[in-house]
Amino acid sequence: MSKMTPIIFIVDDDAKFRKSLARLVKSIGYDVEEFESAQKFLQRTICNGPSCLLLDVRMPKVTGPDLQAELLKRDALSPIIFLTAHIDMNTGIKAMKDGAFDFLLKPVEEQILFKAIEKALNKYTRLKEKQNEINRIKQLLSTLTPREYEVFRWIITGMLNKQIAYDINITERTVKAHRSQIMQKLKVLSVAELARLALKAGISPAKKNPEL
Amino acid sequence: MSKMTPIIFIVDDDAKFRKSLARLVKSIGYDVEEFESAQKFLQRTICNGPSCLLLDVRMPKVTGPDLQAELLKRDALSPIIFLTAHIDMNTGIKAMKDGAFDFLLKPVEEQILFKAIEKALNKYTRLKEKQNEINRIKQLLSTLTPREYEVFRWIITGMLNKQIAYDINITERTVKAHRSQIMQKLKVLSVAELARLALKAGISPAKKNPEL
DNA sequence: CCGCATACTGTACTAAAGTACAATAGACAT
DNA sequence: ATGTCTATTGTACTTTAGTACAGTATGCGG
Repeated sequence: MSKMTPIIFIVDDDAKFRKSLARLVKSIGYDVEEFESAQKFLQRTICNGPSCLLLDVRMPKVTGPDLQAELLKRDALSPIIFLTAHIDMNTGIKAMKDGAFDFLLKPVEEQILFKAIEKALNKYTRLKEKQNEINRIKQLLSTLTPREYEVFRWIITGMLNKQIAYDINITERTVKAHRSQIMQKLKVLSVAELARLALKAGISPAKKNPEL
Repeated sequence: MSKMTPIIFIVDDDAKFRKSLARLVKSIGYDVEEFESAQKFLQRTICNGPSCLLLDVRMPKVTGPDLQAELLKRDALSPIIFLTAHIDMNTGIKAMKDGAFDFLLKPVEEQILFKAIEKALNKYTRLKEKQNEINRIKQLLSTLTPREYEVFRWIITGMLNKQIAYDINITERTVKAHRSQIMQKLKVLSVAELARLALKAGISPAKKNPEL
């Protein structure tokens, strides 16, 4: 589970190149899946083990960068290594700006490719860990009721129970009740932990209405 | 002060191209400073207003990427837009990996250049704001005594005064004294704010020695 | 020697947070 | 109707944090 064999996805319409590349990549111990088009790749069920993409730029209908854009929308984690036979600087630069992991020229030197794949998989691992942590937190947060979530935001802002009570027009006692629930549901023991958890999930402190 | 005219630095050994580029950039209202070599540019006093670099790749002695590496070491904030007449994919991709803002081909279309400069300056502003915030926090943190800093780390971990006292072998009363100092010096009113401040400055919670 | 910063401690009090017993009321589903 | 979830509130108590008076000791520079 924690140590799956990485899968290298190869998306290229050139069957000859694709198969030769697949053989090469398999030879160094990775699992390989081949796709003759971006569409075919998108049909595949999303994989959540370590993986990266070896992606051709020029393909009929859906191009490499098109697929990149689509995967970006889907929050896919697999790093993309572009492979192209055509020297097209602007495409390469744009791909990198859009978060591609690397952009290599065909024919690619074996060692360079291997190094790129290795680094891409390392990057995947880092991304995945961060993602897991965020998902864990969002899972916890989803158990909060709307009211609890509201109070939660005031708490991580650093407000006192009595201040919160005044602002949302309930008694301090009720705030305490919510607060207690929140700490239990989010499985933290201190406000410091609560604040860290909120920041990891990208939740910023609440602000009072300025128009009062 | 808050609204300075951005300076565009042009570093290129080709005098003709440089001057023509300078004229063009000036024409849209930016201040421009020209440098015939990377060395000359590095001699300039660091500027802290909005700025970006238009940097040639191929230059004698110190190349564009060399300068980029040096500026990275120096934590320079100015985004780098590379300009090159030679199509060299690998150099371009590497530059982007190393954090270049853009990589354009000579001759560059005016509109593309202008857009790139504008976006680069926007990026500068964002970077600068983040930098300012971090500097402000580090400034505050530097006023803590070593002992206070130590206690500070335990506090943002979420530990109780009595726990901290026990761990560092002092009385709870002393922890309170430190704590009070810390809150005052860092100008925060709650542990939640304290935790946020710590995270912004990249300070992670303390951990107990596992070997006990 | 003296002043200052640092580190530490004490007593006694107030304020805030947390908890252990509750209870009430509305919404919504089976 | 009955039960569950949500939101609310109450009383009384304990624990923790913060503060307002302190004071002691050490080290360092002028």
